[in-house]
Amino acid sequence: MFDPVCPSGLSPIRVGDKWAAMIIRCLEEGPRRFSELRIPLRGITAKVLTASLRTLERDGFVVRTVCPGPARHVEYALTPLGRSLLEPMNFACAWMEEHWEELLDAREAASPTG
Amino acid sequence: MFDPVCPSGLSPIRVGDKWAAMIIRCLEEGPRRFSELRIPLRGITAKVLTASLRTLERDGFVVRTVCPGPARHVEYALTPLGRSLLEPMNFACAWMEEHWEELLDAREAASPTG
DNA sequence: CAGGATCCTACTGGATACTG
DNA sequence: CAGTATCCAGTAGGATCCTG
Repeated sequence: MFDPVCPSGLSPIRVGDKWAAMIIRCLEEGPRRFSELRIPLRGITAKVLTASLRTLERDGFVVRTVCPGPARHVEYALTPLGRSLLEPMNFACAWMEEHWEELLDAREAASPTG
Repeated sequence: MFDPVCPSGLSPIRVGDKWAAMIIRCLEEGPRRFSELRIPLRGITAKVLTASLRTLERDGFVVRTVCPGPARHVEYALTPLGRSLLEPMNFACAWMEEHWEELLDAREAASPTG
């Protein structure tokens, strides 16, 4: 899913914006800091990550906690509502695992170059 | 779902493009013609419906059948692969029914105007 | 009837540079 | 460290008009 080669990119099922599902997966095991999130999400810019996190926060899927101090940092964590999204996400993944070959075949048959 | 007031518009889970899920619902009971599809999909323009149907066709979710004759018409029907999408769609609907109030509450709490 | 052609707007996502 | 500010390209979606 985090690999650019991963076929999850062709899934017709999307949760939130481009990065939302991956962010939720990153938070599945526990809270993560802003800069920690940027590592698995290779290539995401600070602005885009911020925007996606703000949307997740607005919808009540994620909570943002500022930890002040000399080395200030911010933690993001899933709320129960955000965690509940894992169910439809897993269901979508199961559908994808079962059908991605048919999907690829259909696209190849539809493309003129093969 | 087809009503502009329906809260399905705020679901974070999307299947295909803006109209894909509604088109699939329209085809659930059997084949439908182009102009038949335009009725429940209030306001959709011919170009946009065509584009969405072409994508569904390319991915193998829908088949297009031209019925020639004096009164030419075209029928669209779900393939087994397209029909299999109803499962994750129903799952997403179930999630939405269970959580849309929490979602609304979160958005209201996040909006400055209430 | 079932589109295709053209034009247009708004939004999404990203590159780059800067800041408390 | 965790963003914000600006600028920018690509795309999705739509309005309108035309056609085999």
